[in-house]
Amino acid sequence: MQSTAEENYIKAIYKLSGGGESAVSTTALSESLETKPASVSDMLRKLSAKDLVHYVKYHGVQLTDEGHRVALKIIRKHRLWEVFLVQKLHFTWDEVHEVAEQMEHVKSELLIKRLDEFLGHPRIDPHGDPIPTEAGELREVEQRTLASLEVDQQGVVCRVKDSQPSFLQYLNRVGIQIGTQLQVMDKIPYDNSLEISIEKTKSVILSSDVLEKIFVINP
Amino acid sequence: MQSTAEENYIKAIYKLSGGGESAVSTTALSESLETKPASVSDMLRKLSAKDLVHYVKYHGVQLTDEGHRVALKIIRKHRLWEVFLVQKLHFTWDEVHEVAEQMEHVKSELLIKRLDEFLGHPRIDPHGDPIPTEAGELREVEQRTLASLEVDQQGVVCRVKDSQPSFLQYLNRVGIQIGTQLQVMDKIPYDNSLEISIEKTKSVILSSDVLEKIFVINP
DNA sequence: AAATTAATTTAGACAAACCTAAACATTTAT
DNA sequence: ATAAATGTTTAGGTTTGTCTAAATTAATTT
Ligand SMILES: [Mn+2]
Ligand SMILES: [Mn+2]
Ligand SMILES: [Mn+2]
Ligand SMILES: [Mn+2]
Repeated sequence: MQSTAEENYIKAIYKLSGGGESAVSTTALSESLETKPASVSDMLRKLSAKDLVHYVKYHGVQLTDEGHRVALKIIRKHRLWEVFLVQKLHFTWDEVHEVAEQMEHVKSELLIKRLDEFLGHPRIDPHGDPIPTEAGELREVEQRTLASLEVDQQGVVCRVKDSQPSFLQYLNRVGIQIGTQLQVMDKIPYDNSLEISIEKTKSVILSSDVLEKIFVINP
Repeated sequence: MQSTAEENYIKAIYKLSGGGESAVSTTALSESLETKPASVSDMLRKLSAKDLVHYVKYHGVQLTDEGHRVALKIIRKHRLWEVFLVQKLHFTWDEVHEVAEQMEHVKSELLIKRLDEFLGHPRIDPHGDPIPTEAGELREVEQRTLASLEVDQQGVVCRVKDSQPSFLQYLNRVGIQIGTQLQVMDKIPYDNSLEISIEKTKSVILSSDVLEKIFVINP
């Protein structure tokens, strides 16, 4: 059984490695977890002793198969709680992250099984992120970033890749949520920003930073 | 803001003092929390420094007004989560305690407000214990223990005063739950046990230990 | 290839929450 | 009133997870 701190490290390693693809550096982890690199080194030694990570000093960490399983379990819990908060308790998508960050650490197999049933086995969370199955499978949907669309192409928002309240509140303000219909009206070559029409009514200019964080389907 | 450990101490002090009536001893707390008396002394000094308890060395602790408020908040959260688990996730009353013990520590005012609304502002939890209001009021209902009934008197179960799964599972087995109609058929003077008829169908003999833990109304 | 810079780890501390063993206070029995 | 028994606190440790400062390794420049 892992502690809350260990679980947060495992989840951070999972996310920074892009789902287990690449190795993750100590500094990247320390920034993501808001701790000092020295603390990260300590914890990596500990997770390595528990066989949850492959850790080669000075060369970064990767999750073991067991670590990967643990990561997906925590992410499953996090995203199921987010769905609960939005669908049942009427939280907005910018309010859920901090609370789910706590609830994901509650230990009870039965709880998650029943929560999943209660919610009707949702496949995505309020930010469009896929919910790993009970068996630990992650069903990724093919999708592309808004930045990759050409002028005149359309898309429907299916996912946003940043859960910071400030970012989500910005999207609220411009009128973008999951399911919103978008169309690229113009490209500003100077900084790669795009003029985007929202639901064919109003239009805004989005920076390339923002464009990279919004995913669309059916382009 | 209190840590999980501090919250568990405050709740234990509340319960052992009978809602703030009497002072609580170090040993009583150490038994209830399954820690050593020495650890309790440490924590009491700490809670005292935070003005959550009145602590006089060698003479026990009591909650301050602030400590009392904190205790009721935690109990409110615990009981609301228990209602959620039973009513929405179909847990049985013997399965909820351990999970609620974790959920009660999740920090979010909004969460509790919305949970309360979602559940329709319940007044009692699955064990018949009253749920403190948002304002911190505890509405106790007049009730008496099953042990206090005379032969031939009737009552309806409204509360059970022990959340141990083993006790609740015992009640499941004999067919007692909240709302069950009982009648005292006979008294065994030797050990003060009673023969109790359940829903006018079957009948069982309950020990005085058990009788003290079951509350009834409308006698 | 050596030197500089950047990233990482190690050493040594600290707070929280627990422990054991020893000292001390209170209560109870003689 | 004194002694024994019981309850409680203090002293000194441990583990977990964090920190700062110093040392070490790797990467980059010259
Ligand atoms: Mn978390
Ligand atoms: Mn999410
Ligand atoms: Mn608890
Ligand atoms: Mn209860």
